[in-house]
Amino acid sequence: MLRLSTKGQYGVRAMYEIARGYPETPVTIKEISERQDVSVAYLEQILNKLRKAGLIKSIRGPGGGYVLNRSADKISIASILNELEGPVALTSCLDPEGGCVRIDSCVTHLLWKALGEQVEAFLKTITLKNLMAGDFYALGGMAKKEMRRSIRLKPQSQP
Amino acid sequence: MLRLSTKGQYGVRAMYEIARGYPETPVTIKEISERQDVSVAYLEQILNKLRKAGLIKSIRGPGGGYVLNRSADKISIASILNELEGPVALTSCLDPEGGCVRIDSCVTHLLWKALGEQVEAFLKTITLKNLMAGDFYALGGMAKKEMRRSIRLKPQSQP
DNA sequence: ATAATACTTGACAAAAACAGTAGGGTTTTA
DNA sequence: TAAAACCCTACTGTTTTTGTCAAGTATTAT
Ligand code: FES
Ligand code: FES
Repeated sequence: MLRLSTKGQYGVRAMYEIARGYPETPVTIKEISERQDVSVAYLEQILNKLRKAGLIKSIRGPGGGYVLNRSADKISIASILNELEGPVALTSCLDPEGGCVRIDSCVTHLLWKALGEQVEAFLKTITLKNLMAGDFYALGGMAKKEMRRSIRLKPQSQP
Repeated sequence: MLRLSTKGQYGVRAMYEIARGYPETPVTIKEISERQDVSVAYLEQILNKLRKAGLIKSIRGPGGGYVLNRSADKISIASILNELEGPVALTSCLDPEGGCVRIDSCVTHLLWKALGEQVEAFLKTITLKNLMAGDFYALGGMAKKEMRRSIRLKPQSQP
């Protein structure tokens, strides 16, 4: 349950590649495509959304590509997924627009709300910088004991 | 993003109704249908799965209905959703069966894994009893400050 | 017995969401 | 002015979701 769409997954991985070039080198779609194994056409759609959202900016023409619009520690995973998949809303009743008539008598509404908020809090604490550094811990969501435990990712060689 | 399917949502609400009858009164599909506004035929599918999973048992014939198979404080929301939507797996790479070739070099894999585990931990701590009592707090997932804050649901009158 | 109640099962179908392609642009630089 | 690179919209095939339908089987009350 709770599958993330490929747009969201690819989006985060694409942002990671762009972050690696920051602030020196614009990263082209082609490069991202090759490194992350996602088609150029599909990436175009994804990066378009992220650009319009102000997370990245594009530089056209030869030597161009994509660059982060602000530093990697100011871009959370939540902000990326929000653009590509919309806000966390475990039920349609929780959609920003979608009202529900049963909402006041519903026994589960606050449960889904609480869970959604927790997920959001988790994703907000993790930035591209955390992702690149390889250690991320959930300030918003984990118990104190867990907070001190960081998870180390395999370092990836720069090509 | 991260929408729960209606099967999962209805399933929890149905279990709540069955829990209300426990241990005295078997609850019929028709009653659940009326109280939770879900079609009888659809509920049949849902309750069938939950029965096969051993969460509830059925009593056939007049006066019959569904009954919890163990007490409400021993049935977590996680166990219900697990039957109806499968295990939490934010990506196909995290599916119990689905292997991924990129898994060792993937920069996001551990991120999705961590988030999934957190969601699972949250749902495991909340039982039908918590849901009925109206106060649930996330032992597994929340910071200490949050843990003390319980969320009170509107009491629902027994018909 | 038998009628009424209630669960059981499998097939099926409409609708929505997803995943991705295709093909035509425009802008910038060398 | 050609090549590199981004920009934009439409479209399509597939899968998942969200149910319905129809024909059972088991149990109880009378
Ligand atoms: S059914 Fe809409 S809030 Fe629960
Ligand atoms: S793509 Fe499969 S683990 Fe990341």
